[in-house]
Amino acid sequence: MRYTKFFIPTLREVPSEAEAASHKFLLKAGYIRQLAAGLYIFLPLSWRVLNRINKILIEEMEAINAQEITMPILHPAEIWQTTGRWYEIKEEMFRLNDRGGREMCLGMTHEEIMTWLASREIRSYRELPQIWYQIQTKLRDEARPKSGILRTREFLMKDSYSFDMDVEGLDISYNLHAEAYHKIFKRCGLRFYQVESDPGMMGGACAHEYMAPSPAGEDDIAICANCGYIANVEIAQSFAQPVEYIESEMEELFTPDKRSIEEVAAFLNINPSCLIKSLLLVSSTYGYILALLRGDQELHDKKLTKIIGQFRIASKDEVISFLGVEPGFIGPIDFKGRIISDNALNEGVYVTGANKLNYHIKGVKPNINFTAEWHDIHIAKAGDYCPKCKSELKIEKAIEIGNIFKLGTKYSIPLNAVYLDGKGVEKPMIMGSYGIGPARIAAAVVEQNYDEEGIKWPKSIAPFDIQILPLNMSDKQTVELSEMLYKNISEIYNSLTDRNMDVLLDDRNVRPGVKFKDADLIGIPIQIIIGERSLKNNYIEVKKRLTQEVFKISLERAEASIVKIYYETE
RNA sequence: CGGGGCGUAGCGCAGCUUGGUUAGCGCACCUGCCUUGGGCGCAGGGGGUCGGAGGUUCGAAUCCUCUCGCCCCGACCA
Repeated sequence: MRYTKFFIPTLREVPSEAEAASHKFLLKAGYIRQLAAGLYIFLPLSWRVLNRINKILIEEMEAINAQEITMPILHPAEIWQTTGRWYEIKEEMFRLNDRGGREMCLGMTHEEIMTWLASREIRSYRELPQIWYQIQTKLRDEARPKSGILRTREFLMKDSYSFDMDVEGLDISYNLHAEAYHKIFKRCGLRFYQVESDPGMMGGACAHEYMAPSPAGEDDIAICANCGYIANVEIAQSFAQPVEYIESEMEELFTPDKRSIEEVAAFLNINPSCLIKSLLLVSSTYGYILALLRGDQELHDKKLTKIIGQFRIASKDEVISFLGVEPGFIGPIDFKGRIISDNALNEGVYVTGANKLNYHIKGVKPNINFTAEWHDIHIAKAGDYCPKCKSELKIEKAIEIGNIFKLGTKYSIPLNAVYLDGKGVEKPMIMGSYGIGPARIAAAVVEQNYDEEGIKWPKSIAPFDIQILPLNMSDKQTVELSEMLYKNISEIYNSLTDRNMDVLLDDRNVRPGVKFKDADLIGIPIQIIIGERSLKNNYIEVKKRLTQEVFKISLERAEASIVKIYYETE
């Protein structure tokens, strides 16, 4: 491809709204443009990247006998009503009416529609298992689109769905996907983890996410370097580090106006971990509940929801009316109701609110001075101990680039996706669903591979393999050599890749500095620099964008040298 | 949805507090000359309903009201 025939609108300055590195560079290097919040135009360069990613997706999906299909984006409401998600999902779903007033929605995912198809078309165990997938647009009215193409309202997704006879079959389909996903992310040049995750609204028993570590990520993952335990903080278990506690008899302490953990700890000159954090909650099923955490811990809402169901923090007035004291001085002693306490408090001696204005109590011993139900209800944090091997956990930010869910019968039962087994017994299909966002992969790759000059694509998904930079378009020898290399390298067939090299020839009549800057910005893995200075000495230069290494290669057999350097590149 | 910030040329910004000729600067863009190893140089030029609507005023980019949009933090995230 000739640069002058290809649309690459690079910018000198980045629009001020861009914050994340991938957002900045993809805008600056002319890959994307924003239409509105969470809506992006993919320009020729980024479309090439996406197509390369999609090609990898297709190859790896076909390798596990998944079959590509495509489904409508516009869905009738009835199917979503049948599974209940029409009602469970709130503003995230784009809804509309057709001309006849029929309720419709735009597809945010395709469990319903895929299951609808399976329910109509699959009759017998002889037709199972099936894995169907598509690469297709999803629409979600995100509360807060952000970070360029990392979180958008309309995005491409490779989503696949497996239908099996039984859970053993599901395990096989699930594991096939896990293996395929590992290969996909590896081929795309990503550093990633597979982590345990919360099945959430997808339902089902088991789920994993694929996480690309990056400061731009929205998720926190807990990692144990010792035993390999790794989980999204949304579900990560952990043990709080044990701390020293001060043995003492129970005694009221005057703590005037000291309400928060920090204030009390500072006032008493003790560590926050010596305090009990007491939170009065209101649960629709259990009424008032007291949740206890160690002073250095935070409540994990989802963990507690699993134990007591939906709840909310009691208001100040509710605290006063139920306990007769303001928040800031409440504690578990003589509490009339259910007490859920984090495991960290199971032993030790603590300071806690005295249920009396301006007083705390020291010397409080759990299981002696109060009783509680013991659970892990805290947010895992760096330094906590691994739930499996008790080594220290670290916390890393990461971008979710894919996920896999065991759905079981969550969709097949309501939508009546059943088959007859070998004995003629009707059974629900056992399902799984599996998603990957190609644009997220691209963005995550950029987040993991850039420097101050621009993007550094791995060659597997770069928009081009090689960029040729003739530095002076007025110099005859420069132009002739560039044209020759452009033609020859483009056509070199290599059985290792079953495709020709994609070469971008920067044939613009601009100064060398512009070409260098744009080339580094765009981030094609190999640059071939052709300038008069080196031609005088019978060589040209080949630069690897990843490492910025420059190789001087002889004009003799230059193509072979270039191809060799290309294959040695990541 | 809560909190914060920002809307002036394609991009980056100044001007607004304290209203007053024709709204400015840099980059980009167009023309010509020049130059060719890290976003050259010189000269000339085009491009703006100052996000929108209403109001105050002799006069509004500037003050007031409403509204739309975008970004960031949080909540949410199938």
